[in-house]
Amino acid sequence: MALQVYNVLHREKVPFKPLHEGKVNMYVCGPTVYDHAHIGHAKTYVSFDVVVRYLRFSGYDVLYVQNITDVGHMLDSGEDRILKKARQSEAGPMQIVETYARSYFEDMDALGVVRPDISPRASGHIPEQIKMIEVLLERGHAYVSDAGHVYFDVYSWPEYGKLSNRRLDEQQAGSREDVREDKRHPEDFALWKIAEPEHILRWTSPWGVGYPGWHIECSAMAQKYLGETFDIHGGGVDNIFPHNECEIAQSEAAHGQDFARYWMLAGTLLVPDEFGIPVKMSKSLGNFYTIKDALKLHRPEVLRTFILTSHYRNQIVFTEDVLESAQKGWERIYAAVRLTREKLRQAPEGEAGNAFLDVLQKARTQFVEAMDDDFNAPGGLAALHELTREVNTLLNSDQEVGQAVLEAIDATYRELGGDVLGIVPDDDVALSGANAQREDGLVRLLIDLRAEARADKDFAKADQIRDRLLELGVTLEDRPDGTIWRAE
RNA sequence: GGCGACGUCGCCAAGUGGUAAGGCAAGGGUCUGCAAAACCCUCAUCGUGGGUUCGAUUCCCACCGUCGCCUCCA
Repeated sequence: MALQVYNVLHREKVPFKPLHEGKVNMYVCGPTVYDHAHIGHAKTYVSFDVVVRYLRFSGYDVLYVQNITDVGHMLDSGEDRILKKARQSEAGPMQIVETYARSYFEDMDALGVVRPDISPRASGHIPEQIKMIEVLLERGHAYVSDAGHVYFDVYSWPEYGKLSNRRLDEQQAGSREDVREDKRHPEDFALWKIAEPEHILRWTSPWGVGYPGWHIECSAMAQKYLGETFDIHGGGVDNIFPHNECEIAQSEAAHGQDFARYWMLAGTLLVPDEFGIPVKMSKSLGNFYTIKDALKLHRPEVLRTFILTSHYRNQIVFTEDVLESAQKGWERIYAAVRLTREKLRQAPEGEAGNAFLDVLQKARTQFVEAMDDDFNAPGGLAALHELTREVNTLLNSDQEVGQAVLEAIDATYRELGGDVLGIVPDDDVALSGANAQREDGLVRLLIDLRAEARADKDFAKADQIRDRLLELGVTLEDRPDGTIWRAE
């Protein structure tokens, strides 16, 4: 069965057929950079990272675009949050935005998230946004209000609401009093706002000095880099309305053709509140846990494993317990990988044990079937776990295992676990670098000394070596063919 | 109130119209000088009540519960 994708636009799983054979143009809504990214962001971007990785693994040529929102938007209070932050730190707004944009890339790099091919910034695409607003005005889908702001007229676009299933006549207008009552309809959304005097982030436009509305940047940048119609649009479900809905309306109204063909939205990451009730992790609620903090305690592969144990469309609740069980599960897979590589150091040449290649093929098939089913990463992970059981059985048996098979096992882990899921490191991090090599040599020296003690039945000394190494975070494992070590 | 998602073993979590993957935890074994690791065995009838069906956890309806969106948010 070929790749199936759940398309939020029609609420159904459908075969994936890109616009151009073999190529996939994809856009994912990026972060607003006014603070450090948290693990909620990690969930979304790791999820789409795996989507991109799997598409590439499947042979597609993917062009991946993800924006950086750095123009600032309005808070309830009417106070721009980037400006607020700038005032707190007495730094210029662009400096703030730069700081957090760098921080974001740093975090994503650390998580092993492959960088988008293009990371366009909203602030660098003001002309494109202005152009698009002009088109919308020309086509009668937008208007300039008495106060000089430009709004999209949602009633001019009958399909408004098709993604989020909202009908304008059913909206509870006025449930929240809008101060800016210069709109024709309360549901109309801003394309361009005239800046108040204290608003520092501002650009000149045909309608006066101001700044773009929140939604227009994605429409303008997606169009610029991916075309008027492209394949996949991703993001977090929490932005389905109004953001994604507005993107579709303004893009399709401006271009007269379909915007994104497949909409993929990732579920929200929740975190228990003080009463244990799960609530969304968000900057505004202040209940967030930054990626930087998480990485102080956990390896990036473990964070990714945690995220991938649940399907991307589902919500997940973040707790240390669940993270820990993800860690244990990941360790099991990684231990088998390390054992394979350890054996590879001195494997007999030849084809011994080649019957195992069937097992690898089976695992690969199981993995692909899961991932083809709307990127079912939990299923893919299960395939790796089942493979791991077989690998452990083989590698712990008396059976001779030749280099060819070991290399095939390693290659399978590298491809499925490494290239696609990003949870299997290329090389043991602990063994790279000059100091690490020396450490490896020192531990192996101690292992040799302990082996001599064991041969002499001097178990007191042997255990002393093992215990003291354990205190240093080094665990020894005695195997029939020798002792191996690992660091915490 | 409207829109959406979800409720599967102690915890996390896939999935299917014909009696349910995987991980963590737990219990029992094997291996080991002892450990560690690994392997083997054990461990669920799928929120509640109806309906459709030869048969439903899987389809439909109702109800209960949880979360997300309707305002800046990944």
